[in-house]
Amino acid sequence: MTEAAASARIRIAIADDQALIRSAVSAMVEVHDGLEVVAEASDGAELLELARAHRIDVVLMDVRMPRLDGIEATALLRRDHPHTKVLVLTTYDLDEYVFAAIRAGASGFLTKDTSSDELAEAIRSVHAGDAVIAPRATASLVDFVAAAPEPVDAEAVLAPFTTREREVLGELLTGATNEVIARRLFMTGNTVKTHIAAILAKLGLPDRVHVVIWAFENGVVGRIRPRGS
Amino acid sequence: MTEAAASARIRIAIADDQALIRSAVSAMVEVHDGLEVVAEASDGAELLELARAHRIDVVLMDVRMPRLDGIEATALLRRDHPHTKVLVLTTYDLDEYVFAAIRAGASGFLTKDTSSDELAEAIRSVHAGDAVIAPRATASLVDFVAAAPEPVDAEAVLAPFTTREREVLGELLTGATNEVIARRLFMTGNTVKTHIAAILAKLGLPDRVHVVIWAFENGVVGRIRPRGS
DNA sequence: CGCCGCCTCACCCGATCGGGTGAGACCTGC
DNA sequence: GCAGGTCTCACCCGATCGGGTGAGGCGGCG
Repeated sequence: MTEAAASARIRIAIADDQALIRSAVSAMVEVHDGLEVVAEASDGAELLELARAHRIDVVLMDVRMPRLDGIEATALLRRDHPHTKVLVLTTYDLDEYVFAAIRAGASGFLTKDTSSDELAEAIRSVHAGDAVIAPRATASLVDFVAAAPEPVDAEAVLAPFTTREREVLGELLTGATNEVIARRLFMTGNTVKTHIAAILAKLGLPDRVHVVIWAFENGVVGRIRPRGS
Repeated sequence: MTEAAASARIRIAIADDQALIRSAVSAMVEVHDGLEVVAEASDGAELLELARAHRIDVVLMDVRMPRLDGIEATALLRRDHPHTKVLVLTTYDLDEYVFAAIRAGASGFLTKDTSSDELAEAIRSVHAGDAVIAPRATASLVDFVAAAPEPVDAEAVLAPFTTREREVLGELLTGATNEVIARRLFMTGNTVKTHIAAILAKLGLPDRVHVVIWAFENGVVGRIRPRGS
């Protein structure tokens, strides 16, 4: 955990609309070796400007800011500077913000009452490509993951089907009618019917609607590519 | 952060097949006020037995164990003792284990090189209903959440539909034919057709297959209850 | 070589679906 | 009371779908 001194110093920017918070956070960071505050912004728009001028490794981002809030600023920043990591600091550790922040590209999510040492450690983790989330918020993520549908390996589910049947299935899942599938796969409508009959038989389903439902519920959709598209 | 001494002591169990690890972890834990190791198990099966005899607040669980591994033990334990939290300790911080552990019901996931203080803090967080994940593994969770499809509020998508149309839609999404929908909703096939025609018109879609696809892609499925089921 | 699985296509048939039109009953709000 | 929306049902029609049967060509495998 002393690798920080060995590598180059981590360049940090702080974005918060309250000057008092900025200086407090800055002071918390600066006492640590290897951490250097190179820019301070009072809102998201200002931060984006500064990001163009400085090379920034990690941004300590407030959520509530005028003009451009922390979430949107994170999304824009990460789009233009993928190398720059974002660690969101908030007074509210509300679930909604966690998900929005992560979706925007944040790697960290902590409350502002985090200790100086923990903050420094979090900055190093984030800079190393890892992620740090406050325990309260992590619980939300855990619930989300636990509730997420179990991933299914498409290859196992698709095993019984022949090559051509998979292609027909792929078209079928786009909502194409037999005629459309025939044209797209260069066969006649009769042949399409034959393949679909085979698919229905293998799945033990009565019609194409059930096939679509089955495909979505078993994660087949998206894993089967409808040629060229 | 000193609330531990105020409330009752946290009762901890350790599950690991290596006696050396057990005693080392036990020693790390026992030095902290408010933490008490009340049971040690050398595999998952033994832990489950002990869990029936003791009231356990938090289990420090190894993944690799004979007879019953940490993941399955977590699932079984959490099923029978929902109050007992599980903090998984692993030498490998592999992504697969994180997801499996969380799915099994774990609230924490740390590597065994975690410091005594951090472990104690993690135990208190987990016991308080929060969650603690090692930064390396948290990065996997963050990627997962960022890649997950954006949640859609069903009410907004369903806004244009009347009550009866929603019910027909709900049945339609189960794969029911018009005749079946008619029987289930106590109307004639003709009426079902009328409602479906309205649905297709409002969505601008050509047939029921596209409706099913639309429903899955917009998160309508599961949020619309097909009456009674 | 012959068998077998896969892909291709054809024809027939009944069931289902979607489109169009019209209409009666009910309730709500102007 | 009357207009408008909703729910209900009816009839007709053409398109599509699914089931069944048969069959020819092609490639691999014993």
